[in-house]
Amino acid sequence: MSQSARYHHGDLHATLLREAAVLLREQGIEGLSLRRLAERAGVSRTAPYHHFADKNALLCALAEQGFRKLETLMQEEDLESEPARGLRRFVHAYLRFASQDPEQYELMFGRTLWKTGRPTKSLTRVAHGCFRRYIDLMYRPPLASRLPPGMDPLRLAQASWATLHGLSRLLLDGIYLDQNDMEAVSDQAVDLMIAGLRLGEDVTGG
Amino acid sequence: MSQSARYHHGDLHATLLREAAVLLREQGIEGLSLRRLAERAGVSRTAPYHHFADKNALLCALAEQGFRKLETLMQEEDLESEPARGLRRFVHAYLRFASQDPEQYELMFGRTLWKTGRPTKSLTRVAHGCFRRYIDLMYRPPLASRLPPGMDPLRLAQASWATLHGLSRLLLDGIYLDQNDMEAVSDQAVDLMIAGLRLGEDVTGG
DNA sequence: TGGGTATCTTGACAGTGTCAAGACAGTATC
DNA sequence: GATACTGTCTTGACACTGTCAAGATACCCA
Repeated sequence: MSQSARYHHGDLHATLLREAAVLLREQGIEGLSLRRLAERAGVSRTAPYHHFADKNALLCALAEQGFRKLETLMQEEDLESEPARGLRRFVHAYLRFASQDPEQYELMFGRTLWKTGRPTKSLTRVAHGCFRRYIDLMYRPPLASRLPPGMDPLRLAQASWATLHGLSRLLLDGIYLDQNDMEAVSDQAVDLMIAGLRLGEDVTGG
Repeated sequence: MSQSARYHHGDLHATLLREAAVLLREQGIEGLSLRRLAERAGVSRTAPYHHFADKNALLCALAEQGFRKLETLMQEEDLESEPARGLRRFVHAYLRFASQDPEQYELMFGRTLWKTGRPTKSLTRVAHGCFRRYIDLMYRPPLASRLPPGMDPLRLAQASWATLHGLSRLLLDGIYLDQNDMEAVSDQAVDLMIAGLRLGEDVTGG
């Protein structure tokens, strides 16, 4: 029986996720319709419903993949040796992650899932795990011991993530920022943070 | 002739904008369909097309209203007397603006218009004017004269707006932040900014 | 009074997500 | 090996969307 004509696809679940990622990247969220996706997978309109409860569930699974990528990216980060330089490196890595697949970032952090849709428990868990890992960076040396007195690491994590997120959104949506500004602006943001945290003053211990 | 039965509405343009704002606030962008809007205005499905080129144009007009509100909000701000305290006040005002009508904020700064849609020239002008006004705060006293050497006011404006925007988005989309965190986190962000700009150290002149 | 124009209408089309009901195939049970 | 079961896939249908084309209505100005 030919590959395309057999009744049971065999690996539709994985195929859907894979093709959805391609479609997302190429056409954006708005261009990702279940019907187009099904057609691309060589299957009827409603076949996907046997593998995902609905479109929301499929998008959640897709976003989950993104968060896993982001998590490994954060695992690779090392602020220990040189906090100031490490911070700058991390910010650049984050923005690169967002720019390399803007539609994936939009899906991960956009309202489609978090506001309009219903985030899966599984997605919520992974997304929070990702943020948890970021918070840990604040609670661990070298940052923890250097924070100005009275500064709550959790609040710092939230505020600094907001900056990262805001930069990404303004850039990706093309409002007030474009790719040309990016390096200068992100450096500016990092400088502000470094200055605010007094990180630059005692890198070698003081 | 009764109000509801007359052929010509008489003030459909204004009515559409008004009702669209209500629908937007109550149902969100996803709930704002031209057909529902038309029904609400007591008019046929395609009547709005005689006043707005398409849905995109109507949404742009709606967003424009939002930017005008934001602009007047910024005009009221005064950083002159006490820059640190003024900054804090402005941040709170911005976040209040975003929280009071989340769907309007989403429309103003979301991808619906800037990425997926085609922002009107008029919208672009007003939106940029809004940002222009923000930049001016950085270029004028008291901030301009206090910025650390080598710090570009434009970059500072972009970076700090990104923080404001990021806080708003995380809050409104309900990811990593909720209303309870908001005051602490925004204060944290402001503290960071004040420390980074060395604003707190010479409020009374030094 | 007449014609032009702005406004509003109905009809239609392609597209969407999703439900219901039925067709098919592989798997476990007797 | 036949039978029942279950997971997978299909077609048909529905309500909803934005938008175009063509025709109806009412206002305004010559």
